[in-house]
Amino acid sequence: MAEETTISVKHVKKRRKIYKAALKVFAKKGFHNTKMQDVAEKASLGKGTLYWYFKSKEELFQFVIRCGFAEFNEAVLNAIAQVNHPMAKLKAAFEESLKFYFDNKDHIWVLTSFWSISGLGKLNKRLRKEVNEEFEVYKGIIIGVLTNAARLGFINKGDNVKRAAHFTALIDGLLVHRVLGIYVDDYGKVEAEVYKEFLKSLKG
Amino acid sequence: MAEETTISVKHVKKRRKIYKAALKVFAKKGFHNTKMQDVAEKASLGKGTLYWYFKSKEELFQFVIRCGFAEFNEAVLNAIAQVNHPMAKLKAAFEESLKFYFDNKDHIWVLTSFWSISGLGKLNKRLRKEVNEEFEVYKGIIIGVLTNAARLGFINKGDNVKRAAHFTALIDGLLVHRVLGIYVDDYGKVEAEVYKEFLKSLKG
Amino acid sequence: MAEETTISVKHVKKRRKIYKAALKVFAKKGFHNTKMQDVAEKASLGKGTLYWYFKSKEELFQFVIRCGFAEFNEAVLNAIAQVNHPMAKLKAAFEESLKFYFDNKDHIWVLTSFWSISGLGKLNKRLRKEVNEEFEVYKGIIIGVLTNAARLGFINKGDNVKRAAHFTALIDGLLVHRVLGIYVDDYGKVEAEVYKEFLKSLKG
Amino acid sequence: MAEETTISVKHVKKRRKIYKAALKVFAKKGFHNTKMQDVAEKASLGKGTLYWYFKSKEELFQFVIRCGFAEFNEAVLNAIAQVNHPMAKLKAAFEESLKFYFDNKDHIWVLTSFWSISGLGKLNKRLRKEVNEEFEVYKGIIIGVLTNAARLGFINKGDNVKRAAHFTALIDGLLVHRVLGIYVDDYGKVEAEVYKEFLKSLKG
DNA sequence: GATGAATGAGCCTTCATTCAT
DNA sequence: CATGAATGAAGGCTCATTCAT
Repeated sequence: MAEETTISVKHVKKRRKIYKAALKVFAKKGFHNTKMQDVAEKASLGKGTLYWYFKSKEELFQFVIRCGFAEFNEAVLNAIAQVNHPMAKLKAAFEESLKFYFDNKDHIWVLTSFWSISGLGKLNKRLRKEVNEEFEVYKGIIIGVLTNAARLGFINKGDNVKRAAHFTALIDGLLVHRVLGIYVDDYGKVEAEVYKEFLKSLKG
Repeated sequence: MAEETTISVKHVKKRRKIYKAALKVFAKKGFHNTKMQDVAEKASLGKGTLYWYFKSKEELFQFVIRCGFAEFNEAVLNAIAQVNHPMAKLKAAFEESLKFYFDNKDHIWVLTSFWSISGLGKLNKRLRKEVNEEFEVYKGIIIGVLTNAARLGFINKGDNVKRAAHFTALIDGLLVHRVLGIYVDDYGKVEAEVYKEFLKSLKG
Repeated sequence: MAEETTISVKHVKKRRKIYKAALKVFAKKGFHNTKMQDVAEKASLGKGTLYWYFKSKEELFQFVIRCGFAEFNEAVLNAIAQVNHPMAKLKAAFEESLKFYFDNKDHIWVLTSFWSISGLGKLNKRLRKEVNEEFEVYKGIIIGVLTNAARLGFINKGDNVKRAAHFTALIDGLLVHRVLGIYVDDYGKVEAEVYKEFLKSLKG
Repeated sequence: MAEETTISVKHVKKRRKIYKAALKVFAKKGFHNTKMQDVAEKASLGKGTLYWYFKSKEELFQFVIRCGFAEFNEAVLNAIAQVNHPMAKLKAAFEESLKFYFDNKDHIWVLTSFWSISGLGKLNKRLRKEVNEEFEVYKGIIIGVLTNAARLGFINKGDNVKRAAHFTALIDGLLVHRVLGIYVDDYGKVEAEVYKEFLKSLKG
């Protein structure tokens, strides 16, 4: 069993290695323009080896997507945990949400690629379900922060579920703009401003 | 010359016909999963005929993208023109922006597909530039509405460019959520709520 | 009947016009790389019109080939007729054979294209037969000149059929070299030298 | 390194196998009428496999051409080496030149196909250059033989470069005739006769 | 476990030919 | 007669996947 565990650990590590490579390539080229060859080269592995660790290109892609979301939620949770004040937590969530994808642009590009094919019904329904679930986790985090802030009187009482929807819509919108490179001036400033406006709405 | 005009008109009409078909197919299947055969069948044309009107699959796709944006801006402008009160105009812009893509989900799916490949540098730089320009037009419309409302005292004075960025980020975020089918409850309500909150920030 | 003749003349003239255009295009691009569109444009005609005058691309090509050979034989006969002395006739035949294709490089390129597909069995057997017949005519001309020169004692008696074969082989070889641009120095000199050597063999 | 060598050897052998198949098919059908599928079938390989060994149809064709020339020169050199007398060497060169292409008609057909497209500028300039270089090698061989024969007094002194041009023109002309199947009677006799005449010119 | 040669389904694109106007 | 839009068969090439070593 010790050996099996060792093997399993090795297996997980190799999957991780491939994931790292795949993340970069998928991000750069998108799902359809990425060749398994590319991933293999990036991972310094033989093409056939990929298939030992992932059943198919699609499964590899799904793994990348899932990991991205998990890392994102973990990062946000972590950022929130670093501060104590309810409003600081909210701000941390906002900023980390943007920062994470800013620091990990690969993830956002892969997400974009995911979106563009998620409507096709080709990707496992399961993946879509999982992604939605991860998103619900994220929204749950935000709702929690808002609820706490409201309970302690730092923001008005209100429908925090809808507020969380507002919050996440903002985040996603800002991210889309970043991805598309729509703003020419400083993203940071625009986003700070947007956050300020959002706060007003919570306190208005 | 009359004849030449007729020919040209015919040509434009045929392109339009193909565009309609392509829009549907691209929306349903995404760029890479769309076969020219599919488009041809949808348009009740021979495969080769498509190439008489569009140089390549890519050019056809670009045409679809461009038309989508143009129609969108036109629809928003039109919606604004239907009402007189500055705040009604703002609301109309907000609602029509969402409504347009709600009524024309094909467009949004095609956009998604565009986004996912626009990072590849494969699509004509020109297209990306054009899309950005169309987006600037849209932002310009919003800035105009906000400026007018501020001038007449219906909202606070403020940086309307940043506000427009906020507005469009909201729109895009909400659209992304719609596209991904993230909400389970009524989109309309969420969006109304989000709008209300946004207004607060303008008046706070 | 007068009218029919007129029509026929018109028809022939139009075919000639198309032939001229096709000759140029086939020469420049070869059979397979020539599009009917190209020929149509060169002839300032609609694509469909070509099919009114020629049943198919192949028939058009065959017509070009046939005309080329006919013109060649005519030119050689004509050159021979310009001079009186038997040896001058031989020299005229030699020189005109090279000169004709030098002045009408299009013809030689088309011929090359013809050779490369004549083995395919796709081109009408009839064409191949006709080409062989035209070649026999040419060889007949040479045999005639040689026979006459031998009878009058300007060259040794010998097998003039084989000598003609030698002569035409030389011509074709020199042409091939010209076509392939094999010599770097002056073609004219090399060919003159070759002719001199050939003469020696006739007189040796 | 031993292993690497083995791999390389395997690769070379497989390319050779494909080359053999391609030679036959190109010879029979010409470049444009040859489908990669045909070659694949002839080589008992999958279509995709061809592309593992050759980047494109064109590259495969070029390889065939190059090999043909190399084999030809090798065969001629070899034939010359088999005999000692200078005049025997010349005769061997003449006969082997014809014999090689007679025994390897595939090569000559492929050459014909090459000629017909070499004017198009589509084929790599490099190939054309290489072909010319191989031809120069061939001419060099002939010049060498002639020079030697002249030095030893078996033929007259003269411009051996031009004589070699004469020689190769004869060869090419005779080959063209063979290819086109122009003679009805025995090629061998005609060619022997032509050679005899050629000799006269060297000794005249 | 790892490799990369082999495979073939699949797709974009071309172009000879037709035919309605 | 003349035209050019329409057609679809055909072919080069790609790439996910497999499997013998």
